[in-house]
Amino acid sequence: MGSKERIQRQKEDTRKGILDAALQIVRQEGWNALSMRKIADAIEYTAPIIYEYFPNKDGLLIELTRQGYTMLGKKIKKAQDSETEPAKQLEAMWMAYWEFAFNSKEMYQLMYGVDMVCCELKKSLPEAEYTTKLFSDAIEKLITKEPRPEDIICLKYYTFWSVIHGLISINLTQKGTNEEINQQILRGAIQAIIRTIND
Amino acid sequence: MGSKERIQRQKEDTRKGILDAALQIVRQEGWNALSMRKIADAIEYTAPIIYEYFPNKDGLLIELTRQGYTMLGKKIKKAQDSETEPAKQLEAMWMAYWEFAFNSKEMYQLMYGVDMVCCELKKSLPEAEYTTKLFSDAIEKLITKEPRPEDIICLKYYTFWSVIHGLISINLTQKGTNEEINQQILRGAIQAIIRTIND
DNA sequence: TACATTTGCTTAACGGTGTTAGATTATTTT
DNA sequence: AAAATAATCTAACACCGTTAAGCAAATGTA
Repeated sequence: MGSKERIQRQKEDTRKGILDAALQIVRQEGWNALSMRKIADAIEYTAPIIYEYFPNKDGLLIELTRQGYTMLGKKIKKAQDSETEPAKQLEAMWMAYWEFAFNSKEMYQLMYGVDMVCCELKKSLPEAEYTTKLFSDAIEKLITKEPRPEDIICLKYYTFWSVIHGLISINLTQKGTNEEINQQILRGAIQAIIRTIND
Repeated sequence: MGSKERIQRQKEDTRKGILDAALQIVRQEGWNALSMRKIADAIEYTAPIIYEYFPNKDGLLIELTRQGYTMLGKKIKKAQDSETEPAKQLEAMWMAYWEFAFNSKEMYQLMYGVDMVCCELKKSLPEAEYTTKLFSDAIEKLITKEPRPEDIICLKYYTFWSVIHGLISINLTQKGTNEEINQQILRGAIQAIIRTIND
């Protein structure tokens, strides 16, 4: 009897259902409104069931974080593939990062701890490193000096990240920011950093 | 009988005691550990007493936020006064901002929503605008073109803020960041923005 | 088929949270 | 001393994350 597989599939469905329900609640009512009981309600179970799929709430959030990094990684890869010239590639990639932050605002908050209490010990998720690697490689391509020094890549990467993450954070917490200024800062900073990458 | 004043003074003392206790708890155990009952314990009262001084927990946090902005404003003013040359002034001010974030990590988290759930509707605190004005004025002094365009001041201010706040946020959430790289990015960015302020 | 075992799920509970209402005690006013 | 007011506490409500116990249906075994 192949009911083992069917049950396995059902289990994976409810696991996915839990994550989806959580995300939907957060999107509709914000992170403060997310509770185990509310998730259980949404999937038409009672709260303890969730503990059969995740060790605890933090575990659930870590799984969501992982999904977020995977999504982000795909978006950035896609942006890279949309251009051929290295400088244009890098710009497109950071613009994709920017867009992800606003299209998936709640995910970004979870992943980068903007305006939320987030789970402990989510450092060094392998899914997060993929994005870092994409950016590092793109920066490396723009360095002319040989051998390309690792510390310059790192420095430039963190510089990019700081500006863009800072601008995103400010926009996500403070409201009433100007979209035109955002674009000016974003594009201006990206081009400025690219321009000075070989100094 | 002047006991009215004495009672008034006592009330202000316990009010201050509540805020101090809250801050101490947060510094020792983090934002997650802060509860009304724990504050009450610290000041040797019971929880409902706090509601005679603050409308609710959010109100208490808003008051702490206000204190934070006042402290930050003072630090930045002091940094400004420590230099005479405008460019040096501006650099010193942002360095003071940077130092405040790490010396008063918990305050900074509260004020700018880094890695915490913060109170609603804390936008547009007058105490926060003082800092903004200090920076804006300092930037204005560096613009040579007349009349100095308001939108350039704004653009430069947000550019500064984005890099520095971004770098701080990354450091406060992700651990294991390199202090040397921080300083390079920080000083590099400040000087780069100052240098291009008249382009 | 009858019994035993496992599985899926729920109810009930524990200790915690912010917050409010009511009772109680202490202080001041008359 | 009695009445009125202020200061403070106890108890409760509804919620939270989490765990243990129990029930009922499905499954395995004789």
